[in-house]
Amino acid sequence: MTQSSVALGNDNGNGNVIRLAVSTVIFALRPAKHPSKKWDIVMPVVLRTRDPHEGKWALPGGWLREDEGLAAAASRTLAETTGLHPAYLEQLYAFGAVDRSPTRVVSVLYWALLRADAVQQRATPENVEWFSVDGLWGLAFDHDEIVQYALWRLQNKLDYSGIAQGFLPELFTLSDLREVHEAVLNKPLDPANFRRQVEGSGEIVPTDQFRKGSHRPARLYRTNSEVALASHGPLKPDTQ
Amino acid sequence: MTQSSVALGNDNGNGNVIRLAVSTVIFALRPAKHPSKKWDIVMPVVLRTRDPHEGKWALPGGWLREDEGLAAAASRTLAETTGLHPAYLEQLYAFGAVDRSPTRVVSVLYWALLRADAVQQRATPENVEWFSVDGLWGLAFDHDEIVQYALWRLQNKLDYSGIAQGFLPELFTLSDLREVHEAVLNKPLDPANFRRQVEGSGEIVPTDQFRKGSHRPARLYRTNSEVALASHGPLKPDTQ
DNA sequence: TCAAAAGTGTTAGCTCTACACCCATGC
DNA sequence: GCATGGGTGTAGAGCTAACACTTTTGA
Repeated sequence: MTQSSVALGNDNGNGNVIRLAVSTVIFALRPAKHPSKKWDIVMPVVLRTRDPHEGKWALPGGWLREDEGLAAAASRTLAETTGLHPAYLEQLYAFGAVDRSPTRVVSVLYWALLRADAVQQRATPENVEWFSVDGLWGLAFDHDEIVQYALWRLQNKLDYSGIAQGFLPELFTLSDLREVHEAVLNKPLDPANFRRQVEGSGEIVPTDQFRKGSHRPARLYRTNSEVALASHGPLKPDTQ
Repeated sequence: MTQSSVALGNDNGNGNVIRLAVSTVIFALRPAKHPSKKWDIVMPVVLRTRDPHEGKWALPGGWLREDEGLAAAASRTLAETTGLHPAYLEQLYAFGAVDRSPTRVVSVLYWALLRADAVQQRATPENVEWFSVDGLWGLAFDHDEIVQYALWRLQNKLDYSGIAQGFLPELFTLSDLREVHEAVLNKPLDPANFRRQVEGSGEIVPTDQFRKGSHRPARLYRTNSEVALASHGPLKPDTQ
């Protein structure tokens, strides 16, 4: 083995160049049709108007530009698709199988949460459509698999982080938060136990405001700004 | 917003090309100097012989080739550095900050485990050195940060997966396994509780063989092939 | 017989879960 | 008052951590 064959940077500077895309699985909430739960999880997808996979729906994304970081590219294409900025953005995975596209493309995937109040009435470009994640199949490329993986990450992250708050506005009740959890996990949760669990976590702080409605007013909470939405370990939140 | 500005693949095919590197944080065990624990965690790093960062140590890696997947590139450069194949390989993160290198480079990082018995007496290329992760600072680029993140992932993964077995040969005792956990977590573990915990997990299966030594023979176990070393969720183990 | 590691048993304390119950409001 | 969601209390199951104890070997 020659010395030059080893080690990044003992290269000759002629590294192969690769086309690098950044795409994002964007999660948002929409009032559920079926009254058994309050919210459906939806995501925007984009109609492909060219080959490969013309006529199929694909995750929004675009090419990484020379002068922007990966998360910045995700944020930019997300804004182009939805007109919005994400409440939460995290890298999902880098996909680079040789045969995942007819031409070689490496894709860095992100996943994002949008706040329910922001999504309300946003004009969407005509080639963008929002679908419930439940029956969402037949996407272009390997995007079906990617969506399932992103959903798995979202469900996992609920357990040990305050990620669900990313869907909610600044002030919310414990019922609001529980309904988000129920929508993501697809199962009902005990209100009493949920309350204690989330109150003990320190992820939210009570305010002295209440939401008046049809019944007993519910206390409003806000996200504890001392605690990050999610733990990234020793990595800084995401400004690469 | 024009339609062409939205969506991966409604591109014009002229996506910017990027230099894409794949590097790996490679963990192995080495008998500890200090007798308080049995193993030290070590990793190979490569001396940079060119700018940028000439004279510093860097993580082993190389440029992604046109005809290989990301994991394949990690495996290849790992073999070039150590002469070995990894017992476990997992993607860590994609780093793409614009200023992380003087010229724009996106790096997909992997982390890997080597089996203790394989590492024993392997000839190492002369520009490669193995260091304990404990006091390992001053690496090239952002590699210090990357190493800490990889170590954090390794420690986390110990709790909920049979990853520690990746360090061990086919047959091992419960003490062997516990000593690996102690080395990674840097704290002593109760042998009795550790036994029950790992026996109940189904990650290992007892054999009818015993290791004879200086004291009461210890039963040998092997990895349960029905259970993967680690959970990747709905993603297939790693052949991208 | 003794030291040391292998392996088993036991208990106190904690968390989790299910569910009973009370509280405050609009109608 | 009464229906409804907000909010509190509590007992049993199950898990965890600490540590006492027994077993089996080599020396």
